[in-house]
Amino acid sequence: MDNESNLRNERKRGSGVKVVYDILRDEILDLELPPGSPIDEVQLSERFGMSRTPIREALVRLAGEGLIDTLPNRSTMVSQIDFLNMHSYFDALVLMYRVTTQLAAKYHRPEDLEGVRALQAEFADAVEAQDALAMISTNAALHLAIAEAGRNPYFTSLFSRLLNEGRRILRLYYQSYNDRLPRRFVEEHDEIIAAIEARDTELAERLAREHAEQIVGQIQKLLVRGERLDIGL
Amino acid sequence: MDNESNLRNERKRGSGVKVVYDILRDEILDLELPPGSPIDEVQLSERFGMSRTPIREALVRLAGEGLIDTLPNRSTMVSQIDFLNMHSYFDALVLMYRVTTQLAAKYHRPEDLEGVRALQAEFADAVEAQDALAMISTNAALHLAIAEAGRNPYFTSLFSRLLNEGRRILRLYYQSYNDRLPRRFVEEHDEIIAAIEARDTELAERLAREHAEQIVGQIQKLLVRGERLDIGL
DNA sequence: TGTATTTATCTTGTCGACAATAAATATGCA
DNA sequence: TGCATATTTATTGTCGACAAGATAAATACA
Repeated sequence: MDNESNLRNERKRGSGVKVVYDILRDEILDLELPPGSPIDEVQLSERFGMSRTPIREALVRLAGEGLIDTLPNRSTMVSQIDFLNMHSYFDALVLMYRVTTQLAAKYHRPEDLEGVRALQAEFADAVEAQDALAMISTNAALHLAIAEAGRNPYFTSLFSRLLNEGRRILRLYYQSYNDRLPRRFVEEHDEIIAAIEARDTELAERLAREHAEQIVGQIQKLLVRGERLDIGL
Repeated sequence: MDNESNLRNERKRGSGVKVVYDILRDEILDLELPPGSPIDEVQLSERFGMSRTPIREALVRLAGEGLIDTLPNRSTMVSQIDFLNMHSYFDALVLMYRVTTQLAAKYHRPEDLEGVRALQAEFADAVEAQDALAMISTNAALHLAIAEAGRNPYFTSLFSRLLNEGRRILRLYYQSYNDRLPRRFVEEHDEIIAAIEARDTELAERLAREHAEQIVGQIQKLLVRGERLDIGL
């Protein structure tokens, strides 16, 4: 905390909002700020060593992405994860997996695949190390890189939002995530990347769909277990 | 303008940002503020009779939706319409037409259709009156109502963004839009609504796809004509 | 006269303070 | 004691002012 507030005078003009936004966003997605946590403006302004104005602008951005909820004239807090409408989430996630992968097969340039392969290597390492947190974030980064190779900013931005939301959901259960099966994901990624490289849009789409449904099934299993274990719903 | 600034003392606390946001958003989408228009904070604060702080928050929201671009420490202006990557737009638009209509057939409740029908009647009136602007906005409202009946907020919000963007594109050429053919759209809407009511998801999806492709083809024709007429590209 | 450097201006980013609203607390009354 | 009302407190929404960048203008120098 002192680290943050001591940046007071070294900060560049205009960077304040971005710093606050990035840090809060990560803390929300990593569940360091769990859903329902109160967000206090003066407290944040003390913590970051700046006035409430830039804090407020960062909060407006976060609210725009649905990561925090603001009750007018009252408190603002980290938004809840909507377990009741989870199927909407899964529908959207699967469709974005499919369409971004398909477009990547169609529109990617050779140099795009370098970054994708690097992230796939990272993902494989995370699986090998059974590091669930790293798996979640590198998986998201990998698929986002694929989406970017598809060059459709509308799909990419929705997909990015969905993957972030998923980061939050999965982190809820990441303890339970330490089992054997994700090794299959590494192979599936390899197949998907090969299909993209071959510019086989149909195959890429089909593989992405199966991959996404695998993942969704995985999450659903965790959710059911989680509901029985620690959540009421 | 005086009307706006005279609201100074009658305004409710907290409503300032929303007012500015709504007005600016409409002006941008209606091309009253054409792409590239400079956005000056002090000028807006004089116009709306409030300080720069709420203006700024409204601008942050608009920037979050990509309607304005902000150059740090420098000016901010209405964002350009990206004619070069228009195919990304069309891909996303068609897909959202399809998926939201399909989900509406699956998840709608009977009372949802009342609103949909009302909007369809408005659309028919606008076509009858050859009122291009009303056609554009009621068409967007109709399809957004259908999307909401599908109850997937992720798709609905992307679709809403796309329809707004389309409002901006179409208004560029709305003069050229005054011809006979959109009467077909009224019939297509009726068929789509019937398929939704019958909960025939496959038919609804197919009709929505054809409808969307009709519209896209229509826009593309306008664009090509527009490029030859008044834009360079 | 043309270019480099300094000065002025204009717009944004940040600040600290005040006002309004709603919740929490205290008070009055039966 | 129990409930309605008044008061305090906490937190947000808004304001006006100042400072920092960046551009435009003015000046100095070759």
